Amino acid sequence: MERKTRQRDAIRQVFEEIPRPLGPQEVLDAGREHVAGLGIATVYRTINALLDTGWLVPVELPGEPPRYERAGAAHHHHFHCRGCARVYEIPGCPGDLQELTPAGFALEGHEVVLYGRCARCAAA
Amino acid sequence: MERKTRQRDAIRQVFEEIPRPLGPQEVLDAGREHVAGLGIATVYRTINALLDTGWLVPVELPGEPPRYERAGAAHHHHFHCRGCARVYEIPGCPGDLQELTPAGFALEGHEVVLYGRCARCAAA
DNA sequence: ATAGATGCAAAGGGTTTGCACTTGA
DNA sequence: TCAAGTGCAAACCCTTTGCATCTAT
Repeated sequence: MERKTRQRDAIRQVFEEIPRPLGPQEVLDAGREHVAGLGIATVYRTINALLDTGWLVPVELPGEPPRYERAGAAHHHHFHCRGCARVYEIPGCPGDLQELTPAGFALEGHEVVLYGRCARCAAA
Repeated sequence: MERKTRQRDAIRQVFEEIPRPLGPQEVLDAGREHVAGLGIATVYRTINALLDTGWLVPVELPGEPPRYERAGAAHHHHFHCRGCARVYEIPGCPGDLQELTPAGFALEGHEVVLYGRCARCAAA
């Protein structure tokens, strides 16, 4: 990430404009509104570079290709809507997961994903 | 799944012999000890057929290709060891996830994955 | 000027599919 | 017998990489 380029500006801007975890193709589509000829390889390379610098973090949901979101948010989990496939952030955390851990196992982290219908899809 | 074949018997047997979620390649390796010329395409086709019949269920962990296990176990979650990469079943469940769900959202299911070191890797 | 960055196209890795051959009923 | 099932190889999809060209500094 030594140079500032139109492509990288566009990709960073996409993550700042859209406040939910995005996949590479979504980044490409949105990024092309800023830089017409943007290529998918540049999106992948830039995402990986932004992960290295810590500006992005991966959001990996079971059975889904990875999405990415801006780093810096507090500990949170995600709600995956079965209607529109969008992913929403959830502020809370169940806690108390230590008691689920088998004896002798060292718990270092956890992931919680909720599934269902978001407000819009539940109403429809 | 109309016919009983050596290949299908071998694949079902693998899942009965090894009591943890398995990926297609693991099934192929273990299955070849029963049927020498077993092909990966047959493994995939049979896994998909066993999913359709409900004999298998997918175990999808964030950032991992899907594994499969025999259906019928009670509701449970998984512990993913960062040392040996094995996946262990955890009997408990945090519950109380409804209160994490945003207003208006309909909660239908959830997934919990714990990360850390299994007993053997924690001791090493 | 020149090394870093880009875009294209080819290469990789994992999964699915087409097709001729095999085999269970 | 003969359609379902199998194995091989090709096709696919997503991601990474090689390379010639472009561009920020």
